[in-house]
Amino acid sequence: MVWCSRETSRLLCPIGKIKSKRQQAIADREQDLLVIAEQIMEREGFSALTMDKLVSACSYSKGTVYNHFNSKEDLFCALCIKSMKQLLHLFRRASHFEGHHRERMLAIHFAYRLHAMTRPTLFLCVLTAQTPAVREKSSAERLQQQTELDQEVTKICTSILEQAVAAGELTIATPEYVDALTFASWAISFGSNALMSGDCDSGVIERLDAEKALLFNVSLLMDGMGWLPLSREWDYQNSWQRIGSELFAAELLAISDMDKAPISQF
Amino acid sequence: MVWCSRETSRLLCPIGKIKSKRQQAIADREQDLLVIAEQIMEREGFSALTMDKLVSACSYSKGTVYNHFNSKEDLFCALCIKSMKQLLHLFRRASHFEGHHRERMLAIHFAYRLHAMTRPTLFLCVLTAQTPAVREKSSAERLQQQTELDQEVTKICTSILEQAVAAGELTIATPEYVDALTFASWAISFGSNALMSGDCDSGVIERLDAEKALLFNVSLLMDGMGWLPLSREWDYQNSWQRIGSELFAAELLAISDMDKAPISQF
DNA sequence: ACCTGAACACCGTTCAAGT
DNA sequence: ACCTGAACACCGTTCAAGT
Repeated sequence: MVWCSRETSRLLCPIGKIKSKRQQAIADREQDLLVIAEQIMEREGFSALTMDKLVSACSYSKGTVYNHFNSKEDLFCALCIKSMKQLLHLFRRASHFEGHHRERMLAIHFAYRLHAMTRPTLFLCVLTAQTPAVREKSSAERLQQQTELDQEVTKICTSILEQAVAAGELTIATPEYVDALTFASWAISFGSNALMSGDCDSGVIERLDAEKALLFNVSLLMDGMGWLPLSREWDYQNSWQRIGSELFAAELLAISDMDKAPISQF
Repeated sequence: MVWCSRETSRLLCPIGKIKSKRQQAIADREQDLLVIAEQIMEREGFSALTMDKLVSACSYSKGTVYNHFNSKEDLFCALCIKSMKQLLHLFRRASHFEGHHRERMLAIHFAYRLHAMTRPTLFLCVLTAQTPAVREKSSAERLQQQTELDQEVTKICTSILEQAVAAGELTIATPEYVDALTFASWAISFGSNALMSGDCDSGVIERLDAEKALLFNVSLLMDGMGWLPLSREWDYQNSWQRIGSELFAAELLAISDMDKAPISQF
C-alpha cells in the first residue's frame, strides 16, 4: 500500500495487515482512546472534548495521546473512520437481505438511518470530519483511509446496482451510469440524514417521521431511476419493516430501550 | 417577534425592523466584521480564523467584537446566516424563471450549486454551522434566525410545488405531500453539494462534472415524483443552460474569471 | 449605554529528559 | 523505541475602568 508512507515518525501500525503483539497493543490502546473520547462527548457535549480532558480521563500521558493523534482534528478524523467502519459492517449485512435488489438497496438506506440513530455521536463525527477546519489539520494517512472507506461503501452500492441490471430490474444507458446512480443514492441518504439530525431534539414520534421521510425520499429516487418494481407496484413500507425485523432486530431493540430509559427515569 | 426577547444584554439590533441611525451603524459594523472574517478564512484557511486575528484585523476592540458575537461559534453561526440570506436572494430570482414549474424548481437547484461555487467559504460555513460543536455554543437568537431562514427557503420551494400542482404538472395524494416533496428536494441538493464540496481540489472539468451530477440527481428525483414533463420528454440539459444565461450570466462570468485568474498568474 | 484592553483560565502542542 | 509531563505559546472569554 503506497499511501502508507509515513513522513511523520508516528506509531507504526500498518492498516489492514497482520500486526505484531506490540502493534496490536497499540491499536487496542487507540480504540480505548476513541471510546473515552466518545464518552466525553456523550456526557458533556461535543465542545467539551478537549485533549486535556481526554488525557486525564485515560491512563496515558499527553505525549502518548499525541503519538496516536497529531492534532485534535486528527482525533475527530479517527472517530469518523471508526464510524464509517461500523457503517460498512452494517452495509455488508444489508447487502445480503433476502429479497429483490431494490429491497437490498433499501436495506442499505435502512442501515444508514439505523447507524445515525444508534450512534448519533459517531454519526455527527462524520459530519464534523467533512468540515474544512478538521480536514485541514487531519493527518494525510487518516484522510486517505477515509477515502478508502468511502470507496468500499461505494463498491457495495455499485455491486447491488450491477446485480439489479443483470436481473433486469434496472436499465442503464452506459456502464458509467452505475456510478452516477450510486452517487445519487448516497446523496439522498446523506442529505436526508444530515438535515434530519439537525433538529433531533424530540422523541419517538420524530423518529418514526424521520424513517418515513427517508423511505419516501429513497422511493422517489428509485422510482426516478425506473428501478422495478416501482413503489406503486410493491409495498416498500412492508419491506422496510421486514428489513428491520429480519436484519436488525437486536439493534432496534436497543433503540427502544434507549427511548424508554429517559422516560422511566424522569 | 416573540423570539427576540434578549436575556443577554447584547447590542440592540431588531431583525427585519426599521433601525435607528445608531442601530444601523452597529449593523454595518457587524457586516464589516463578517467580511473580514471571511477574508481571513479565504487567505489562511478555516482553522486560521481566531478571535484574536479578527480583532487585530479590524479597527475595534476585543470587547466590541464580543458584543456582536458571544463566542467564536456564534461568529460561525452569523456567517452561516449571511450565507443563507444570499442563498435566499438567489432563490427568489430563480423562482421567477420564465418556463414551466419544473424548470423553475430546477432553477432553484441551479442557484444552490451556483452559491456553493461562487462563495465556497460561506457555503462551508453553513456546513460547519450544522456541526454540534457550533450549535451548542451559538446564541439562541441566531439559531432562531437560522430556522426562520430555513422556513423562508422552504416556503419558496413549497410555493413552486403548489403552483405545479395547480398547473397539472404534478399530482399529489394529500396536501401534506408538498412538505415531503420539498424536504426531498432539499435533501438531494444538500446531499449532492455537500458530498461534492468534500473533494473540490481540482479545476474546471471537475466543476462541469459536478453540475452534471447535480442535474442528473435532481432529474431522477423529479421523475420519481412524476413531475411533468419527465426528463425523457424534455431537454433539461438545455433548460439548465438557459437558466444560467438568462438568470445568472453575471455570476457565471465571475466564476470563469476566477478560474482564469490563477492560471494567468502562475 | 457602549467601548477598551489588560488579565485570566484553559487549551493545543512540543520536546528534553527518562526508561 | 517509546513514554512522560513540565513548559510554552496562543486562544477564548471576561470585566473593571473609562468615555
